[in-house]
Amino acid sequence: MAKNIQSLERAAAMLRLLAGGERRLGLSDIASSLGLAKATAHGILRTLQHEGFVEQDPGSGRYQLGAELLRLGTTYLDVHELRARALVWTDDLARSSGEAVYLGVLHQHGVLIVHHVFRPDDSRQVLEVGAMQPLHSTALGKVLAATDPVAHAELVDAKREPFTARTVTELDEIERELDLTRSQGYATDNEETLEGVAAVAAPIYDRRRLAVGAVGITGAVERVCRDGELRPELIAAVRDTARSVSRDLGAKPF
Amino acid sequence: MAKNIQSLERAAAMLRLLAGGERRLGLSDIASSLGLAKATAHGILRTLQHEGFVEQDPGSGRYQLGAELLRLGTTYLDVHELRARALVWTDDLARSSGEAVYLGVLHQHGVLIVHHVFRPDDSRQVLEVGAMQPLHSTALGKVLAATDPVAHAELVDAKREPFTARTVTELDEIERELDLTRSQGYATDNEETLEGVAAVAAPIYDRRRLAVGAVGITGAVERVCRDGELRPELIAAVRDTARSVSRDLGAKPF
DNA sequence: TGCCCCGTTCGACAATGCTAAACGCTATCG
DNA sequence: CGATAGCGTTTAGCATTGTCGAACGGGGCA
Repeated sequence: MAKNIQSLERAAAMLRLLAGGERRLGLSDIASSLGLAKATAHGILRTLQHEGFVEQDPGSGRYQLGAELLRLGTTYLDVHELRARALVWTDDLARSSGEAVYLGVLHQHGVLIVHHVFRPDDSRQVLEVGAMQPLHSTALGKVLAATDPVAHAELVDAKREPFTARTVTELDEIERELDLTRSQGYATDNEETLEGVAAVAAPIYDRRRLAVGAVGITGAVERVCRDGELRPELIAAVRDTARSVSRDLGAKPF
Repeated sequence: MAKNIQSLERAAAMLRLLAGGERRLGLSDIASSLGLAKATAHGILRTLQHEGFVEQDPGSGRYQLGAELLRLGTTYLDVHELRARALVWTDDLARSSGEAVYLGVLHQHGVLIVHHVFRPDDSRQVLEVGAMQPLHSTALGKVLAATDPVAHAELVDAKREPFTARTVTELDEIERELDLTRSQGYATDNEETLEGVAAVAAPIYDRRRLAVGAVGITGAVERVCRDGELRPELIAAVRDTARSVSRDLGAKPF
């Protein structure tokens, strides 16, 4: 195993610590949380602050994440090829289905939302781009776990928290559902993550036939389900969208 | 001057380089652009990749920004106090003015958009959160340059690119406009950044009476102007919003 | 006014990350 | 089809660089 640069790993750990703790953190907290000397933590934080990755509250001296992260994160979206190719198709899907559309990719232990089209009504909705979803209970997550070996390994290792009474946490039961997902080409989330909310998702493949992401729609069960099952026309629409994006990425449809 | 950590500065420079170059960059390009040995650049990139800040295209071996930046950048928004306080007021402003609302803070050499409310019609609009605006030609930028000494210094040092025939680039002329901004408490952008687009913005102060950001609206000149000047009722609405947010932040209004 | 805790600075050591050169690989071209 | 050029990657050794422990200064609480 090749060795990584220590100061960078520590800086990354600090950013993740600051992202996790809800409020601003003091230097002493950060240093002790990471097991570092205060002076060491201070040197890293000073550099991160100078580069804009961290900001310091002038009054309390506490640290929080910096604006440069927002700028770079947005740039990441601009460069993202999958997202660029999916933009037009997801708009169509939102219009035809009448529900919110999500586009997600595997990131670390979950699904990172890289695109989100609001449900086309005038209700107030919050943009969820940049948020994470769990692998074991969401439609996007199951699709990725079923089609991407790395995602599958992450799902097996994860702790699989139960969110509702319907959340499946047993590994063998999940594996059976992933087999079903693979055979039918899509996955559902029937109130397994949020009460009253259901979802469908399908995988997106690149030119090497590897799964690179998933698209899906999410909505209130009263709208997207009938007789306790996802409405077939919505499933078809999601799968069509996934196929269209895959084709745009160069995947051969044979 | 205290010394910063070299490897971190280099890593930050790489991220900024990757954010600037439109396409993915190869290791050799990165190393030569920063004047580093290939092995040095490789070590930093390997660590950044392991931490999720950069990704490597398996086919070409080229590098691009990573998903962790999106996740952290979104978290930055969640923690942002100014943005949280402004959310409800900007919604009202968009509704009452009928135009798109922007909330910006000073970041490096420009204005970073931290919140963006779409114009309340059904037209297609792209979210500009995370984008940067210049200080010298935009309403948000002028407000910040007029009220924040750091922003003013940045404006003086910047190169002040002309975007339209109306863009003011002469420093003394800008200074006169900043004086006007300070005396009247708001700034405008009358087709100085984009042809056919005008804007108004006003400063937001914190409890120490320091400018921490700016709110404003932007729209087609045909809608937001009358007789070549910004409509007074829109200026009033923007200033009311800025005052409301300032009061929420603890600024005394006297 | 006293104390305590926090963020910051200092100086010395050695571990750490940097440099230069060589490796294996793929794609290109004669 | 074999040679070449360019790529990303690995290796080894040196000295630069980041780390550490301790001491400093200042703000807030009692």
